[in-house]
Amino acid sequence: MSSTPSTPVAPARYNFRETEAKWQKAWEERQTFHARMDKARPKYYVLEMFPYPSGRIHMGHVRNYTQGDVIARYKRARGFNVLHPMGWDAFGLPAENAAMEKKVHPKKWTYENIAAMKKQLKSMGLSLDWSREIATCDPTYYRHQQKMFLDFWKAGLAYRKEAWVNWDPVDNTVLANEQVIEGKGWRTGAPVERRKLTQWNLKITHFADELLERLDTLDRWPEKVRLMQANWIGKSRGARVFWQLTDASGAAPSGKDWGKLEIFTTRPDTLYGASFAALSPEHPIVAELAETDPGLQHFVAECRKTGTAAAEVETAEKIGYKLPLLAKHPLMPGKTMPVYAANFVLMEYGTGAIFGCPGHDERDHEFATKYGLPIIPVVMPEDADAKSFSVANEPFVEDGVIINSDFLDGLTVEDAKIKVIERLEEMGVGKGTTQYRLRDWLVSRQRYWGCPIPAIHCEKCGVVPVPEKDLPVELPEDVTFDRPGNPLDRHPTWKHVACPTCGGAARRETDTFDTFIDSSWYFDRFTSPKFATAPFDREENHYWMPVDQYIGGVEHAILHLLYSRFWTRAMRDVQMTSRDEPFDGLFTQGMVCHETYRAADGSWLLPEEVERLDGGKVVRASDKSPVEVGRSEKMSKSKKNVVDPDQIIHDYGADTARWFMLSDSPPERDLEWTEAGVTGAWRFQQRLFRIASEAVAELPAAGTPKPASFSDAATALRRAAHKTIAGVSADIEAFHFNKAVARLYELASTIDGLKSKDAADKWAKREALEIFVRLTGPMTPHLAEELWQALGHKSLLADSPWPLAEDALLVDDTVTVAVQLNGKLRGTLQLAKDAPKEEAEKAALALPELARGLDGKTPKRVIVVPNRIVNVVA
RNA sequence: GCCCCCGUGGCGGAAUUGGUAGACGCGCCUGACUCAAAAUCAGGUUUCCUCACGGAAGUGUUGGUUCGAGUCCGACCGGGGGCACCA
Repeated sequence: MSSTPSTPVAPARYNFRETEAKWQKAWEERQTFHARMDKARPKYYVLEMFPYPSGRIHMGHVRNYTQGDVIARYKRARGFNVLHPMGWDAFGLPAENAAMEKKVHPKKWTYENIAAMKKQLKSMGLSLDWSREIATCDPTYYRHQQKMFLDFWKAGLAYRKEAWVNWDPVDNTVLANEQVIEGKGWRTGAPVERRKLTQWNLKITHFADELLERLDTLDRWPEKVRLMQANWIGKSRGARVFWQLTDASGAAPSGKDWGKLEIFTTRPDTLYGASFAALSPEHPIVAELAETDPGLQHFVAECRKTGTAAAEVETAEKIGYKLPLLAKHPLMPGKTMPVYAANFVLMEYGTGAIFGCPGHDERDHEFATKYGLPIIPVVMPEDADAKSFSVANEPFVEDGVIINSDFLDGLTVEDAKIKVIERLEEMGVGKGTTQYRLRDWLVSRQRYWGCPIPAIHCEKCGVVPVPEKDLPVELPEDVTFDRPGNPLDRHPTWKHVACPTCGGAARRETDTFDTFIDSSWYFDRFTSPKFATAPFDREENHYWMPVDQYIGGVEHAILHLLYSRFWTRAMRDVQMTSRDEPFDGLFTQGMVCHETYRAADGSWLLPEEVERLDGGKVVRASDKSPVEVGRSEKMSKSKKNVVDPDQIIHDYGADTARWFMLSDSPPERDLEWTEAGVTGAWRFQQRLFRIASEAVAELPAAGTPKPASFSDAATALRRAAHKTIAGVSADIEAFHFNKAVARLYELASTIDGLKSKDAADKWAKREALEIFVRLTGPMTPHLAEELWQALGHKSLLADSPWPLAEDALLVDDTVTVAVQLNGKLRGTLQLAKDAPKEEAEKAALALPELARGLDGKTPKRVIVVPNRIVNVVA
């Protein structure tokens, strides 16, 4: 793609390279996008999820930031004081992997990547306030994070706990529950292992109910994300029930203090159908019994071997080990049942113990069948017969009527739950309770390139906080990556420190924080990024927060978005803010996809390595060998179906890339990147430049007073232009960028189509062109700025207000009304707007097309919807 | 297994939320310009019947509600996503 330098006199072609650089420089020099607090103006905070500095931006970034930039520029034009910052999610494992592979220090690698990506982002012409740039790996950033952690610790929101945790064997670190997907590490895809470790946790479960309830108020969040979070939190109502344990003789187990076994159930209505109790292999009672029972020890070890991968779990047989115990039924005096240790009972959920009701639970049914335990029906369908109803072959898991259950008989499941909980509470053998699936957030990571956890381990004093005056705890830079594992742990001096309490020899915590902590408050930091004495200036933060529009990928629906909601609440609880929620509006954009190409030898090919022949056949460009075209998938390095944004911006310009990103595909859906689509977008930029350049010569000067009257053609153009203002505005507000683009295409054709005959026509053409240019400002800012200047304006378009639609031009005086016969279209009618029903009916019945269809029959009924349709029923 | 979303031309997608289905773009076809091609411009493009005028069918399948259904309801088929031994 060649471009000739443009001349002001007769610009044949739009020279995007020169023009884009020119306006980027102009915006930067004038600090056009620097945000300053101004309480007299309404603020608007637009934020796109900040990138990990991998080294190069990818098309997903281009799409994400283009969308955010449209909103930011649009809101600016609408008079909002816009904050639109950018920064770097700079801690993380790829830096350590690079250190191991390429012998570069993670810090150096990260900052070099940041510089490279910043340059790329700048070439996109985004309206970002770069003066607020932050990097989470900067000690001036993470020191505040350490301070907040200490505050949370003091407030009881951070604690250490020994537990079975998920260990990623590839990254050599533990992972939070949210970071294990189908039993595999979210980054590495390696099956996680179970390890028992003492780790730092943040008490997200403290806010479980609040995090769930407040989802309802996030009405500018996608329903889908709210649903996913609700499912993740997983609230269920039920009861805790206490079962007296005895040994086989009925006596209390000798010398043991297990008095009663606590179980959680969501189906207390089926208590009378209980036929066994089962404990998790990790349950303390099991552990204690195992001490003297080699068989049990063996069983527990076997259970541990089974992985947590989805496939393994699904196929794993339900196995149990009968314990030398009996459990007394809390509601049926004299009834006892066997107690098992069972592999399917999770220690992390509920109390780590269940009662089995095989008649009404698939899993319990399988277990009972295997071990020959009784299967008693206690719920049956409303129309079934209690005497003959059987669940021997299959459990009945639906709603129904309670049977064989003493005082519960005849009740519905719902009523029985209420009544049985009342009874359990009266008798002191149980109580109604709520259980959540959500677990606390495990934040320790056995890695170097992260924020150090500000804690010190002292043999005498235990775990003590690093005194605030010693913050930040900075990462040492002299570390080695010659071996796997945590370089902090093997650093010769860093971890040795005096105990802040007793002054004795102690050692630092060598784990670092999960990097999701870094991104849980960066949006707050952007409100006052240089503030030194606290994470943020309260006044600035209060002015700018919450984020009015957050934009990012749906893959963070749970992880980042839930953590951020938690962190905001934790900050609130330690009186740092009074806010509950960080993100007022959320938009999740779709992925950028591309076809995949495979050579005959099975290797993947880059799109630029293939060639499409005239017949549609696809071959390898180098040797014309056949290429197999695969379906369109998310762009990924592994399948090589990537297009480099740098290349596109170089060949076509940022505006073309932005325009294409916004055209056609609705922003929440996946976008298919095609060469044809890009060239189409590029052609439109050129066409627009041509239309405008040709018109400029004949237009009246900017600011020429409005003529008193217009020709019909001019009025039609004015109507089209003003309707486009209203339409594009509404579309941008609703994130319907593809529709806004379609409207702009239409307006461009209409403008081009008006052959100006008189001065009023020319005035209308200038008006329409100016409107057009202003409406494209948020989407293709460079070209718009260039045309704005060409139209004779001295000010920056970026500083100009959004055009205002004249109401009178938005409504037509005549409307087209469809005429139907029995619901089928027969013709159309031009009627005055808001014409009376009678008139519409009369006109419709006079329509020849209708008379022909009616064929002499008399209409039975005529339905008139004003300004829409007339339906004649015959 | 449970929960959620989506099925519209050759393709990406519109359809004021129950009121003219296919806006706009891509692709394709025809024409203009050109010695020619590219680029550009003009016109056409759901399918079927008809030279045409017109007409019929049509939004995954199927049944229903309604004067009227892409839109609402039921069943089914297909695609995608989330959760998953959660008691």
